[in-house]
Amino acid sequence: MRRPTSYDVARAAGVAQSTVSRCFRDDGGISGDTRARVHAVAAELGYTPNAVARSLILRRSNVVALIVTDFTLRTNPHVIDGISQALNAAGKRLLLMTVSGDNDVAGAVVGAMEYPIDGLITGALIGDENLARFLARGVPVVSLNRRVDRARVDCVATDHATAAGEVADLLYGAGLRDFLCMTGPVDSAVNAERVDGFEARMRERGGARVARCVSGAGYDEGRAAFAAYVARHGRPEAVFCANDQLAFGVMDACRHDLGWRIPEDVAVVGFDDLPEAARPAYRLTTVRQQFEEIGRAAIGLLVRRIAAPEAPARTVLLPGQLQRRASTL
Amino acid sequence: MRRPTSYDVARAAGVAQSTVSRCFRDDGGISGDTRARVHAVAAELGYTPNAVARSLILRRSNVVALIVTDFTLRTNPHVIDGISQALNAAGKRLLLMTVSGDNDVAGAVVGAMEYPIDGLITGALIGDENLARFLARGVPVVSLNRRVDRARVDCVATDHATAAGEVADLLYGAGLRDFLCMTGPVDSAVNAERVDGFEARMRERGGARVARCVSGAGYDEGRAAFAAYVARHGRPEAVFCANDQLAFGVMDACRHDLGWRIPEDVAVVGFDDLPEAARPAYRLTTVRQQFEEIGRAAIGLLVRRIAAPEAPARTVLLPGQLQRRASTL
DNA sequence: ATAGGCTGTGCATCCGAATGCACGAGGCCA
DNA sequence: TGGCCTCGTGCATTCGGATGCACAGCCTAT
Repeated sequence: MRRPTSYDVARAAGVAQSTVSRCFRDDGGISGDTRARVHAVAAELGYTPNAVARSLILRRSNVVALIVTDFTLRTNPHVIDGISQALNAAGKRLLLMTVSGDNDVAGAVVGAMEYPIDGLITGALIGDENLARFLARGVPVVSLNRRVDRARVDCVATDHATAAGEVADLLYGAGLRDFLCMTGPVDSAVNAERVDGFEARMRERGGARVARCVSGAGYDEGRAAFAAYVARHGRPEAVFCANDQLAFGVMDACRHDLGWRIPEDVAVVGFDDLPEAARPAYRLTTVRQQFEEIGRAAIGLLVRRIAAPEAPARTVLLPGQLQRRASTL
Repeated sequence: MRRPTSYDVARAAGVAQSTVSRCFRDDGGISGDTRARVHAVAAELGYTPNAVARSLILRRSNVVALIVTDFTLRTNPHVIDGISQALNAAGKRLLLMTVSGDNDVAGAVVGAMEYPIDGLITGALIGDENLARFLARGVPVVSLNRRVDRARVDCVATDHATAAGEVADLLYGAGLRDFLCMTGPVDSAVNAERVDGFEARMRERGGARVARCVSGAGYDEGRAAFAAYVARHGRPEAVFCANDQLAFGVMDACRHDLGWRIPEDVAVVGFDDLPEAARPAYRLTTVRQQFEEIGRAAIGLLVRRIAAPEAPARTVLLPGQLQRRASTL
């Protein structure tokens, strides 16, 4: 039951342990004859190189750590999928840490620090000093959807502001002037970029009024917050929601709580393009994010930085794709 | 930039490396005085124990590997969330491997075998001989939602058959006799248990007709397959779908492609209870699965088996909770 | 036949933490 | 004051694979 080691293989194959090691490292200097024999013996014994011993001597682990907040959020799985595919292709492994409270963050950081990880991808705010600790160890860091102004921290994100500007153009061009932004939580930098981008474009165009409504990030919060908002401030001409879940909540509030038609009474726009957005229940105009591509790009940045640790920080901005559907005119 | 080691801390604190090690292992035999000094020096140097060196000597890693297929499937993130929470609480880490093709499976298995993992949780079919390899190494294995008849392999699953039986009772009790099961993919053991459970109960009750329609697992496949089915075989009285996504597809096909009312013209039942099922667009009668609990239970089984490796295999069956909504009478 | 080059293998050491055993300091009792 | 015990610390070794260096064997050129 004890796992066989390279020494076991060496003994059985009549060679030295170093030869076994070289056979599995493919570093040349081994005759095809010897290699074949060693591999045969290894297969027979069920030998697998011990990644831990290898990591110890090499001081790298082929493991990339990913820190995300609650990834039952609908958008996360697609990003992780992209990351996972790219890591598979690169022969690296994924250590996944989810964090909700500050406690978790500390635990995740400690956990990640204990390994000689090849890199860290973070979709959560882990704090500046924690970031610094990874960088001090020479661990490449890639930030997802969040700009980090720090040397050697790369970033990949959807170009939220530009896409939100396109949304603004669409609504403004339809003659609408009275807007509400469902911002989601105040502390979300991503949502803020979208709403700010929308507002900025509206200011450029001029003559529009943009109100804000803060809420949680989910469907129920959006639905309730919107209903509460209109009870106090009346009906806007259009609602720009910082994500699709909020938009679904708003649409259901309009139709089922308030009896309004979409888009005749109020236009609604979301952000993300979740699968439901295209379905008959919603037909939501929204901005498609390239989730898998975000994940792949993150790994791309990581690999590049491993090769060139001191390269200047890069930010990959992926365009959002406006999807016009029946929730706007 | 080189990370400090226990030797560095020992030198700075004026003690031996073994003392530093003991301070961080909390294994007693260290005076409070020495411990405090060592921890202070360690904090100052930014020392963190090297998990790799520790794993090498201890022959265990505090890492649990999880193999899942495409986890953009809506149900997986919740299960993983439960797993992740439970692992955080247990001080263990999660190595996530996603597999789609057979290639990936081989890669994932090789990857997992290279680590002295504390356990393996698999929601994917990895093949009997691969399973055997882990067991031979003494790695505990927990199977998600799939019964594995093998000594020392634990299993946690929703009690699909019983829940599907309750669905059958509900529909039968409403006087319906002509049923269609949307089975999803043929090779899905989970879906098969649900449909078989439904059919078995119907046979017990007697006098009912149960047809099957095979399709992919997603919304679009369900919608298209259902439309194609009714074009050939006409309208059933009720449709039991192996998962909610299929049910949404069927509902939209009914309402938007066929012009049928739900539940007056046809009743629809799903399985999973995704958040949308409760929303006004669907109001779908379905079976709630306790996803987080599945994840937590999996870790519970793992921890128990680590403590008692030779214990008989256990299966935790979690009840599904029938949610009656407006898609049935 | 011998020198030089090249290829393939082995030896010894290293990575960083854990731990059995030995040993020293200090306290206690006779 | 000496013997004994306890507590805390250090020494040496171990985990399993990677690699610089040495060296043996063989081939080619002279």
